Formats: sequence, structure tokens, C-alpha cells
Amino acid sequence: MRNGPRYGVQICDRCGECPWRNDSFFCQFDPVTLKAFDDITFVDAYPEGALLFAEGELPRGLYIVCYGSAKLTISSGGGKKLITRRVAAGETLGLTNVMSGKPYKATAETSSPSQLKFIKREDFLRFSGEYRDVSFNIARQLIEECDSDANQIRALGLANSAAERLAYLLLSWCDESGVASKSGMRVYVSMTQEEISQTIGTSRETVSRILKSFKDKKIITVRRSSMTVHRRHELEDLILL
Amino acid sequence: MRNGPRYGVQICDRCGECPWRNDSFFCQFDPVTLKAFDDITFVDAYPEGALLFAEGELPRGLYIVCYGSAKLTISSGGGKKLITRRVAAGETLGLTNVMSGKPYKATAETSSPSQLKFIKREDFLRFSGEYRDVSFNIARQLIEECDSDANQIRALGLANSAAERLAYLLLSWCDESGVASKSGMRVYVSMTQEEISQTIGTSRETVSRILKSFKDKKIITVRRSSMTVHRRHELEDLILL
DNA sequence: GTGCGTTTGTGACATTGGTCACACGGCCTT
DNA sequence: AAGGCCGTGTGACCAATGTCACAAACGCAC
Repeated sequence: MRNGPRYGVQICDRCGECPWRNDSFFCQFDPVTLKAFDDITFVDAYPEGALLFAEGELPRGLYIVCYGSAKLTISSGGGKKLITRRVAAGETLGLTNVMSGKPYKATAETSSPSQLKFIKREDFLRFSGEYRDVSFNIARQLIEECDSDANQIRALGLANSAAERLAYLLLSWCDESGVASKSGMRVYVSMTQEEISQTIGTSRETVSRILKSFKDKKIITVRRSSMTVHRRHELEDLILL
Repeated sequence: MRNGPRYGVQICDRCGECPWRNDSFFCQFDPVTLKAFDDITFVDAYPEGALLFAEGELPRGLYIVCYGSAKLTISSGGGKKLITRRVAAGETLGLTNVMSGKPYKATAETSSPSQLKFIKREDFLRFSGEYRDVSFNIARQLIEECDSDANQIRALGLANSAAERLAYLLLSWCDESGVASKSGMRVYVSMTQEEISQTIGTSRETVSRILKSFKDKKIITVRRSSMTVHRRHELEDLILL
């Protein structure tokens, strides 16, 4: 830690000393690789909502989320917007484009105050050729991206209704971050209904109405920003995916 | 060529002698790699509609299309079916699953009489670690898959109508395989309306109606299995993607 | 040609869900 | 307390499209 906090984030520019280091992808280099890695990266902190790159731009380099989170969105000429992925600490932003050199197909912005590492494209390409565990981690992340894309294609293409997609989203929250309580599974909801609608590809009003119908059927209860799923199986029954 | 034709396909089991070898991915190994590669692969011919693997199965090995074509589909409990990808000669089937060991998320079947190579998973994993150009080609193919998935997410999630998705599909046909003629761009249509509907995630009837509306507006004409796009820009105007 | 299976065309109808319009409530700042 | 902003709840309305039910056209085998 060299600097004071910025946007509430304590900056740390050497992976070896990183207090948030976890078991995902790019945190997992061995000490030698990590040292070389640190030498070619730039660290910076960003406030919530900072634009990292935009659809159509050419990739200048690779971002890695050290702390915080980001989201990728795509948008249509008609103003419609879809959130295609949420990126957590330890994951990369725009890896495929850095590898291929093709323009970004999505826009990336932080969704909370975050610290990111940045590596210039040419440095990263050279680096990835020199170290074995780097190419391995690249492949891992690429596979992970394919996997998550496949899930989204399934949800968008196969669901018969917005209710089905929403039920699917709620269940994924339960599985990823749900806490068992006596009356069901409690999850912290960090998205507004607007964001939820952009995640499942529907309108904000529809999300509001469907959530109401879930509440009416006593499937869920909502208090402040936490939601409790009482009858998981009723959500599962909705889903034919 | 060792064997007589099967399902109308002339079998060839050594890449070095392959008459269909092209410039995509796995055809591009250098001679040394190619030789080692031939030693661990099995070649076979399949009729149209042959099932190669199904959703939920564990990957036994990697398929590579030498000749012919295949498609990947996903389907819901409700009987709905979506074609997620068409796989042409030189491309692989199920690479991500072979790499990760996770169950297939899609079903693969040939969409014309085809010759495929098969490599057992453990052989492929060993092979991919030993030869440099193999890992390179794997990364290339993974990136290609992410790219195609991203396009599909955009088409499914951002389009406002079935007409928009269909227009998008027709334009992609023009770009990929269109032949300029005096009255417009001519493309050979190899899909039935049923398959088209499964590609763009709508019903067969809707495809029929939208095509009719395009014909009525003189945007396209259809004769037998070839279609001519007369007014490309009118299709483009439909698309807000 | 004849016949059969597949593919395509079309009408009628019900439902979903997008859009517009506006009210309400919470929270923050002044 | 007042005002404003943001997120949410809700009614009314309508266009898009899924579904069912046939009919017509096409392609292929005999």
C-alpha cells in the first residue's frame, strides 16, 4: 500500500502484497510470473460508474479487477440496453478483444468503487507468450466466458416469458450468494429493478409486476435491499429451461 | 483415401492427404504436429442428422469437422429448441467442454453427410500441452466461439422484433455467401423455415409471415432454394441492433 | 403420372409484455 | 419543512407473436 484511499479504495500496486488476492484466474500466477507481471502493469482506482472502454473501440490493453466489480453492457440503436456480464475481483475485462485485436462488442464500466490493473496490449501479448501459467490462465478465463455466454444464450433464447427469466435470475442469486435462514434463502439485492430488467431483457415495469406477483404468491418477501426466497421449488417449477 | 464412399463421403484419414484442407484452425498445424496429430485421431463418416453428443453428457473427446457441417442446438423442457451455432469444415465441436471437463450444454448433430475426426479427451489434453501451435489454435477457436456467442446474445437480447432478427440473419447470409447479381445479392438458402425460426428464436409461422412481408415489399424474391436480396438497405433500416 | 411426407401459407384468437402516464415513498440537501 | 431526485407501483392500451387448425404447394419415390 503506497497511497491513501481514493474513491474509498485503498490502492495496492503489487500483487504480492495484495490483501484481496483470491483464487480466481489472474491472481493465481506463481511468484516468478507475478513479479514479472507487476513490472508491466499499472494500477488505478475508479469511482462507481467509471467508463473503462466502449463498444466499437479498439482494445488498448487488458483490465483486471483487483477489488470491486464491473459490468459489461451492449446497447442497440433503439436505446435498449442489455447487461451481458458482471465481472468480479480477479477476473478480466475484454480478454478476447485484447487477444484478437478486434473492436470491443460491449461497454465496460465499474459498478462499484474499484481498483483495476491495466496492461498494455503489446506487453500482455508478449507476456502471454513467455510464461506458461499465463496461457493456461488465459484459456481458463476464455472457457469461463464461453460458459457464461452459453448460459445467457439459453436464458434469452429458450425462456418463454419474462417471469421465467426472472425466476432463473433469482435462483442464480440464491445459488451464488444465498444465506439460509429459517424462512428460506436470503439474498442481498444489489441491483435496481431497472438493472434487473436490463439483465433479463425486459422492461422495468414488467420486473415490478412480476416481483409483485411473486410477493402475492408468498414465494418471496422483500425488505429493504434483501430478499428472502421462501419457496424455491415454485420458482423452479416456473422454469422450463 | 483408403475406403470407398460412405453416405456419399469419401473417407480420408490423414490430414496430410486431405483434399478439403482449408485455412481454418485445426487444418493449420505444421507438418510435424500434423503427423503426431494423425496418430491419435480416428476418422469416420456420418449421414445427415447423426447425433454426435447430447446436452448433459460428459465430453469423451473432441470432434473436428473435415468435410460437411454440423449444428449445435439447445432445448428447453417445454420442447422449444434453439440452434446456437453452425459448424463448418475445419472447426471443432465441443472444444470448451473437452478442455474444462464439464458436461456439454448443447447437442451436436451433423447437418449434412460429413467426415469427422475424433480425438480422445486425454490424448487431446496431452497433445495440446506438447505442441505450441496447438495451444495457439485452441485459443483462436475459443476466441472465435466467444465472438459468435456475443453476436448471438446481441441478436437475441437486443432485437425488438422477430423481423429485426430475421433481417439480421438474411444480411449475415449475404455477407458470408452472397453472390452479386444484376438485381441484387443472391444467396443459397440451406435452412427450412423451421430451422430459421429455431435460429432466431421465434415460431415457424412468424418466419413465414415475415418472409411474405419482405416479398410483398419487393425487398426479396425467393425461387426454389435461392433467395435474392434486392434492397439491402431496407433490411438494414429495420435493424437497430 | 400417382401418392405420400415434408415444407410453406394463412386465418382466428388469446396472451404477453412494451409503452405512456402518473402517483407514491424514501432519502438527501438546503 | 420544503423541494427534488430516484426508485418503485399500477392502470390503460395496443402491437407483436405464439398457438391451433387447415390448406396448398413442393419434392421424391415408385
